Amino acid sequence: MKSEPDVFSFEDLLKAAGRTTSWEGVRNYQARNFMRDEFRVGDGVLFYHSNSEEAGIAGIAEVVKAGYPDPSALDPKSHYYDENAAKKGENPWFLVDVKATAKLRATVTRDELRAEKKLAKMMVLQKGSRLSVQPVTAEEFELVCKLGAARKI
DNA sequence: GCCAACGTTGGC
DNA sequence: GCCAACGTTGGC
Repeated sequence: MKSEPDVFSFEDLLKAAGRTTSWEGVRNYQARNFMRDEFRVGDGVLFYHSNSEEAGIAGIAEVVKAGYPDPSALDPKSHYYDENAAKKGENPWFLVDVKATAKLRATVTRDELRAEKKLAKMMVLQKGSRLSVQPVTAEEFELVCKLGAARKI
């Protein structure tokens, strides 16, 4: 899951109540489908910092609540308010709750990710890969944890 | 700041 | 339903 650290960083997640946050504001249908249909409680999450000097995997998290409607879409005060959804009275947007579960020695940068042949197919490394929520294989997840010397918290 | 890649919008 | 125009993302 991608986030711009200026907006919400892994450090912010560590500071959040229960080290948990609702992943609100995703307004892309493909990403929505993943959160609505694929996420299961207990799934591992690679927390990716995008648009940053140090782009890469900044920390490890876990799904603690599976897909449910994103309340920010219907909240006029929210930055993520969706006027169309509110007018129709139907909320098409979903989110999940994630909790920080492990720290890394340091951000595993894109260079480090690219240096691993086994990660060559990782979606986030593909050119033009803008999707903010992406599937990751168990093998990729474990390898990133290893590269970053993940420590449970 | 540039720009390629991609998603969305809207005229037709 | 096509596709040009536009907006956004995000690496570099």
